[in-house]
Amino acid sequence: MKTLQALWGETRESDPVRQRLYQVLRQSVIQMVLAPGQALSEKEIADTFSVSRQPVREAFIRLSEAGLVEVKPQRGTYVVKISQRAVLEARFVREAVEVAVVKLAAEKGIEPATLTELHDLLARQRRCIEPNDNDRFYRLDEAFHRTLSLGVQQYAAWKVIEEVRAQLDRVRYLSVPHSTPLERLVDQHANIIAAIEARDVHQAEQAMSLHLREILVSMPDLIRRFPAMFEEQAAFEEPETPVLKQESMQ
Amino acid sequence: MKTLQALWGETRESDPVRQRLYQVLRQSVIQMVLAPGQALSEKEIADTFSVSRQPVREAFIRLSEAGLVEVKPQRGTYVVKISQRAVLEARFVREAVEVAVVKLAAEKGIEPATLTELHDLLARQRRCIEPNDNDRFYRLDEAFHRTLSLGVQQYAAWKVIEEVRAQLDRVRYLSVPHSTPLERLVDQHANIIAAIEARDVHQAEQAMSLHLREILVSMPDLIRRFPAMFEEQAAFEEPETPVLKQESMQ
DNA sequence: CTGATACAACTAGTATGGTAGTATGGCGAG
DNA sequence: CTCGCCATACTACCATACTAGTTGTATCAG
Repeated sequence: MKTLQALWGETRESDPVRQRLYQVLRQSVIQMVLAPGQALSEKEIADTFSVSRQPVREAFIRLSEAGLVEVKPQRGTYVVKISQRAVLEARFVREAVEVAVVKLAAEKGIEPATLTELHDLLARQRRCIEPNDNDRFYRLDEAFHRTLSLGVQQYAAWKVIEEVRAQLDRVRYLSVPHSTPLERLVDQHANIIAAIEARDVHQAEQAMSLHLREILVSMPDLIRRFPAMFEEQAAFEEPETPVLKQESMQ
Repeated sequence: MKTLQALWGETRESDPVRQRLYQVLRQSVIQMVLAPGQALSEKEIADTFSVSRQPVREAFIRLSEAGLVEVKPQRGTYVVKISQRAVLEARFVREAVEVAVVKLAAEKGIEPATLTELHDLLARQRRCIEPNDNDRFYRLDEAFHRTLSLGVQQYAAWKVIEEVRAQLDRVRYLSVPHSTPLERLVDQHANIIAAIEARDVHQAEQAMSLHLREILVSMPDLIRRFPAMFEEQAAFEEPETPVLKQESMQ
């Protein structure tokens, strides 16, 4: 388990402080270095990294937009617990966007260079199976999906995927090492590539859709095993009415 | 044409200042009150609204994440010009998500109350046709799509749609009043509702997809008529590969 | 007149101070 | 013992001050 300081050291000093803080805190929330429900505070974090409160505040705001923390004015900032609802919604968005991406790839085809890169990533993923190197696989998986999106020139799509991934990765991290075997995931990646190469649109969509449904199988088990990590859910109660509110800012 | 001050007056005083500023500036960019390419500055905006630089800065950061302004460190902040590429990418994401939403609606069905609301919105949209009340129609259109997304319990999807809409709405605002006749758009909405009611998944997807492709027809014309609003870029040339960037906050 | 350089006038980024609102624990009244 | 009030110690939000980097311009050397 990495510490906050270790992650801080990995960030580039040339980047703005608020950005470095955001990266560190985002990873910390995803990897459960910061526990769901835990209270943060501008001052506390500022002291930890020897910076002022202002960039910390800005990082908090960004984190709250990503749905990773909740800022309660005049009260405090808290790491949000994993919400089954939020995870399912994030998965829905991700599937919608990413299926559209592979569809485009299968329809229009993609650059040979991109295809080469995908195959390369696939091979490197295979090498993670035997040593069960989850961390490395995690990064390669991210690279795989990014390469796909950027390969069809859809940068905005990748940004959306990256955003909603945070919710999903928290669950994935929780499920290590009892999650889906890496081999299975690699095979799914292989199927996606194969379908794109074959220009089989339907098959590509199916393969991606199936791949992104993996997370669903582990959820119920996780809720049972780590109830403290999850928001107590009024399972089918209807949530706040966000209706008239303008966009997300806050 | 509204002024910044008028929009400021419409925001709720109880909301945080940065949020009110964000709303005002976002609308101003979309409605071209702030011209593409125009330089802003924290101090200037702060003085305009008699607030300090800090909340202005935070609003700028949020706007830059939405792709509406670009913050250049130590130099200035500029309203981004409309980028054909960004518009097409935003449209792609929106279609992906929103088609998935109607698909879900047609598959699982939606609450009668939601259906009633959609019909109500549709009727009110019809009443905008004859007086050609674009502003009112714009708000009803937004409400229509929001009602649909929230009707299938996909709040995260709506947040994404709302986010990418900003790019698209800038174009729409530019194209008024030469855009698609309102009647045509209302008919498309009607088709979407009808398909959902008929539980015809394929038809629902088709109807939504078609609806969201409207914007494509006006683009080339707009680029010809308002070149200053658009980022220079050989109109139909294949765009260069996007720079590989980390997530937005960086 | 041309080119380089120093400086002035901006900019955003970060640090710090002040204010108002909220939770909490203890104390006193019932 | 229980309930309500109030002091206290937090919090985030906003304002202000300071730092550092960029740009345009005026000045001076060649």
